Amino acid sequence: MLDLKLIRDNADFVESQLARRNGDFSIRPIVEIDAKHRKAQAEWENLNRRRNEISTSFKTGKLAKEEMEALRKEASQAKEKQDAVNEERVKLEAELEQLLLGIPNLPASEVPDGKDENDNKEVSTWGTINSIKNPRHHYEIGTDLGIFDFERGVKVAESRFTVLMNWGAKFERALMNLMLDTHARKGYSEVFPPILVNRDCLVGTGQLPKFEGDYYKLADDELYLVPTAEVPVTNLYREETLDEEMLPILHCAYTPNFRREAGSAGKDTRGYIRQHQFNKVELVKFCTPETSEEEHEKLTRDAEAILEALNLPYRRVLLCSGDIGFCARKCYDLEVWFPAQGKYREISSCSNFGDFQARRAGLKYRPKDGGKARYIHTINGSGLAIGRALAAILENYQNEDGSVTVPDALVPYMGVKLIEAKQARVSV
RNA sequence: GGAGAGGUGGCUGAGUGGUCGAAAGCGGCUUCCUGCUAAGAAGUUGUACGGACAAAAUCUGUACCGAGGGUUCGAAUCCCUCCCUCUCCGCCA
Repeated sequence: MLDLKLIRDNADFVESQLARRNGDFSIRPIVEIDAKHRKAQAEWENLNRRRNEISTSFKTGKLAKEEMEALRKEASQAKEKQDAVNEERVKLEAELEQLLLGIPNLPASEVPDGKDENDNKEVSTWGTINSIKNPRHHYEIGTDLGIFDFERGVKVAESRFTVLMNWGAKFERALMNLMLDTHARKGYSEVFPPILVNRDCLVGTGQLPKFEGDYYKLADDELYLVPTAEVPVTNLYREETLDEEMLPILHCAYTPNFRREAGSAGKDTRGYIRQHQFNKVELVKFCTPETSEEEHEKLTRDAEAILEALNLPYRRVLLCSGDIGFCARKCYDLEVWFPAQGKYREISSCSNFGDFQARRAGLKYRPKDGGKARYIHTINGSGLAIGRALAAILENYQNEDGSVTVPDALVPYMGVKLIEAKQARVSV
């Protein structure tokens, strides 16, 4: 959520920054309704003051009967008028809130202008792309090795659900542990949050109200399945004022993630790249405005460290103003190399939200010098998407005989160095 | 899920219609006293939003006793709905 004062006082600036994004975001209605709302509030307060005066004169006592009756009547009428004003005020307030929640964050100045992903800027690349003769797709390799069972995933749930069998299940668990262990060593404290969250959480991190249809919602309870650990972890401190000494707070969290993938019909229909349910380790930071820039860079490096540990070629991309997420002021995507597709695919998204989420979620901190509470800055990034990491490993570590070499960093977690084509079973 | 109890300031806890932004204690802050420490004395002590001021300090208005609604000239206090916590019962990994 943007600062209403900023919108009120610098409407032109805000509008010009929003224009860099993809989409049409007008703040003029907000400015208008804000003015009306403040007028209504002033009127309501004046009426209220009069009512307070009247009731005070009652408690001081010693009023003639007629006088009391007259005042009682006046107060009743004031109340009626006040109720009418208030009805309008509440309506305006709700309208203002809804409009405000629908306005995205302003892109940071260093974010390049652009329309879509074609205008994103490659910042760096890492690793060497091995030349593989006739590279096979991860889903072909995985199916042959008995790692993925796509058909039974559909039988048990529906399309875009996959069963991980045997080494697949173990691979997923090994990746999760490698990631969490690595991040823990860098100072991230591990969290295992609820996977169902209430509506306030989704509003707090910016998924709602704008993207209502994108998430799974329970029929009988006001609860949603988390689309990312970002939601429960960021909301851990919702409506709290933390001491500056506590910052920065670094958390890492594994959760399954659930997304309806509305609007991506036909995209990545084959394979394990786009699922309704997928595993992910997420990194979340809470810090002061002064350090958020630096913490964002460090967090991105921490996500990259996993790709480097797995020796997967990747590149870092700075998203342009048209491709950046709703809440983000700046975002790096990490893209891993998929040999069979012959291109880089997103495996992590590391965003700096500034105080945008903090305003929605009421995340504040009290400065050391004891001044007024200020909004925290939030940062998060995938570290990494586990399913896509598995898919990338299968493709990048495939051998001609159909076996897959286990990346060195995963050997301690897997217990084997090679997934052999013939005996695709977890040996205990 | 059923029955009962309860949700008050940073914390403990009083308050059953006006004198309550709210007693008292603890904690915090300031000052004084004491050779240091310990102890003691006095004072002070919430948040949010709006207005005044060029701005800060400050002054001022309004709201806030779990949330929302109602009764009343007036609600922490009475009524209704919801949420949460605790105890007992039931169920359960």
